[in-house]
Amino acid sequence: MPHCHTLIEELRKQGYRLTPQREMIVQAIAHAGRHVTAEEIFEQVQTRTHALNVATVYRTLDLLVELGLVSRADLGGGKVTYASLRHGPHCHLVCRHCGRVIEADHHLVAPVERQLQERYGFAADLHHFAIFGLCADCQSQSHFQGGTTDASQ
Amino acid sequence: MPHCHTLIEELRKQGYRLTPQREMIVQAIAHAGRHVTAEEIFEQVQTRTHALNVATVYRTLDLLVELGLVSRADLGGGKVTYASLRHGPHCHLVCRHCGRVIEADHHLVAPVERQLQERYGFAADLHHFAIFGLCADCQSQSHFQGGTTDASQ
DNA sequence: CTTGCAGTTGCAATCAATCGCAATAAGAGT
DNA sequence: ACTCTTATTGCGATTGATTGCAACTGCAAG
Repeated sequence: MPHCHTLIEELRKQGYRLTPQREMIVQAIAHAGRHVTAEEIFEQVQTRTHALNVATVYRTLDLLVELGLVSRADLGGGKVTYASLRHGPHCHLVCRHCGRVIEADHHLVAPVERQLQERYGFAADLHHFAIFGLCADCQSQSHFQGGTTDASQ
Repeated sequence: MPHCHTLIEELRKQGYRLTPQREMIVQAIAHAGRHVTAEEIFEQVQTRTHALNVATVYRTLDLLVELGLVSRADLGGGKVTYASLRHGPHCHLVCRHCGRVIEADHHLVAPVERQLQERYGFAADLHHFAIFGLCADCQSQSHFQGGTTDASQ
């Protein structure tokens, strides 16, 4: 596991401690496939040790997200998903009607990222995120467009 | 309240029933300022009647969102916010470090909206949403950039 | 090796949101 | 008006996630 060490190094560089719990959580995310829920990480680590509490998983994930080492995305499925930044940037189009998720090309949003930095000095984390809306199928079925439709009276 | 009736009309047109609960919830959102939480709507309606359950508020909001009459956005504050579409389109830049929220110009994302429709047939609801990242202040303070920074080992 | 302390953890309580199910009532038909 | 159907509500239980606090521990300094 090559870049676990990178993450761990970074943690320590920032003055945070390296605890066995954190180490295992970091490894679990790094190993994981595309993206995982906090619960999955918890279960995965528990197969190795029971010296771990769910709250610690959430707190560690919060920390990693805040440090920019891990990305968080709410795809609307009731559980938030986390991904190591090693997983290529990706963007999910989530249909608010049928729940379908389409993977969109990330560089669609690259210009936005640039402009947010230029105009607001804001470094947007668009590495892994969700956009809600209506998929093609549901648009034709539904009478409603919603979204940017002007709801003037 | 002019456009409450619009929403209510739409509901009925879609075959949904008009219950007093729904009517009051719809009015509460329409009246509300910029954006409100489900809890705020619940409390607001409760000043008028106690014949209302929180679950109903959530269910009604879900319905309104799915129909595209109301927009939902998670600004990361632990509570999801809802807004009538009458509130102009807006986009929140949420700092993952200090939690500050910057209102960004909506037409920054308009091109993305167009392209998602063209290339994926996806009608993105970017009327009211959040982008997470690091604000200017926190970028200079933190050693981490995160986000699109390439986390190569 | 020992000490000290701030950063961490576990636990239990809590919060926001959702769900299953029985009771209720909106709206269409008569 | 009355009835019937079924969408909708209320309630209680449950889930995902967070928090306050006391106990613990990584780790740097002595």
